[in-house]
Amino acid sequence: MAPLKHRVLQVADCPSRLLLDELADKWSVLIFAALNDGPMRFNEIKRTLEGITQKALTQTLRRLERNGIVARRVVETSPIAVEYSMTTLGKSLKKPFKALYEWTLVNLPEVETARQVFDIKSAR
Amino acid sequence: MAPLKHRVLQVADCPSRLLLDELADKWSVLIFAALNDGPMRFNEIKRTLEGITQKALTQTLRRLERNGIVARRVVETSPIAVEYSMTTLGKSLKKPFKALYEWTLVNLPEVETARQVFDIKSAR
DNA sequence: CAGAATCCGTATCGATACTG
DNA sequence: CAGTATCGATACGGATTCTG
Repeated sequence: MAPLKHRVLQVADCPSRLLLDELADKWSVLIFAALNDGPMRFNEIKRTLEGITQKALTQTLRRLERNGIVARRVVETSPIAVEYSMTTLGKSLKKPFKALYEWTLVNLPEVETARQVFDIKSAR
Repeated sequence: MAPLKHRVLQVADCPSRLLLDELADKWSVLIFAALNDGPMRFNEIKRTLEGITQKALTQTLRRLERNGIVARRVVETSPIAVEYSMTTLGKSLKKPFKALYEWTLVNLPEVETARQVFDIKSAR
């Protein structure tokens, strides 16, 4: 994390923190991962992310769109088609996200061991 | 983000995703930043992170402890003292977190521009 | 000092119904 | 197809009180 001089991070309403909150939540990361392989349509994303409701998908896509991470393009066919894709800004997020994701892949075993130790300790 | 072969990421109950949810939430990142400068006592952290309640602080510290990110050490003085510190595992999170944080520092202006554009569009 | 326990309002979420 | 609108359940956060 940032060194001490970045004490701004410790303020709850720091803009960077608020931004992280909007980008790093559960569904955002999953949508991000899906769209990184290319544009997708609304129901296509919904099928890919089993478990998400259309409400949650709409809300999350709107937020990502508002923050300039994904682009929304309406195709005026009948029935209508809406295609979502990553913006250039969104694509630049790939590297930091990937680093974080790979940390979990590498360290998950150690985390799971820690959990077992903790749970056994707290059981008594 | 991970390439397509990491399709596991798209499953909602993927262990890596669940882990990210536990580590990347609002207060965890702030506590993480605070402890990176050295061990701290309970109320010391509380004072540093203005705005956090005891309840939230306790809950978050417990979760970080359970995941092996922070260590809890009781000093049997009177009154009691409890010191929290980063584990080796926790310290290894610094790099990926920092990368993400620096992305927000660099790209926040562009995000804010995108927000203004979006808000103006949706106003009409 | 470092918490555990409790109460309570609200923000969030899923399910459902409806629409251009 | 791609949403919007609504409603009830509930998970969650904050404030408060109490304790070793």
